[in-house]
Amino acid sequence: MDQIARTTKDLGHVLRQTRKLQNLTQAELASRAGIWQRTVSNIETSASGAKVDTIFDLLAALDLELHIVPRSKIRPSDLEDIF
Amino acid sequence: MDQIARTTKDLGHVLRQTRKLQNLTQAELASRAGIWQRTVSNIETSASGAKVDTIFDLLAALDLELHIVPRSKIRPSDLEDIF
DNA sequence: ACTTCTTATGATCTATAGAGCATCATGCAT
DNA sequence: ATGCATGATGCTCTATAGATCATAAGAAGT
Repeated sequence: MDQIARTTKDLGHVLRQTRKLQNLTQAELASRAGIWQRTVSNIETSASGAKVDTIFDLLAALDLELHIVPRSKIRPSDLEDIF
Repeated sequence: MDQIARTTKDLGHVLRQTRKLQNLTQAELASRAGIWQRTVSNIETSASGAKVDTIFDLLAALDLELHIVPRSKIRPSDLEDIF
């Protein structure tokens, strides 16, 4: 059940989805990540092109990591998870 | 042989490594990604906290994608690939 | 209806990434 | 030793992310 991201919009979706799975509010997550609720909202809605460092802060707070892999042929089971 | 990144420094390493595997120069990659060689250099050396959009441009140019996954217990075979 | 929780968003300020020009240092050929 | 390819980096300018204050909008419960 990998989450795949090829765009910032994908990333925003994945982050929001994961946050909700962990029952965190934006404010809680922001606090954990040392950033602002405003910023979490912006990133989840792709309202701004975030900085990579901020993304890594969020990933760490959600206990996630990035795997960089060759683009895959479509695996339907994965794509379901994005939308 | 996943490449794992938890920091911008990791990301820089992975991008450089992948670029070299594909026998591309920074200038070629930059051209493909629609950015500047200067920027590629900065990102590979973590000389600046890049923007996510720029990273996605580079990933696309290298035919890579991000998989967002729960942090794994250390798998030595993977870590070797990073350094 | 009112309170509460949550997310979105307005405004201003500062820091900095990337564009755009460049040059320089290095290493590797020949 | 010299010429080329490659990557690093100096500088200025502009755009914009994030910090920091805030409020507003919406849903959900009582």
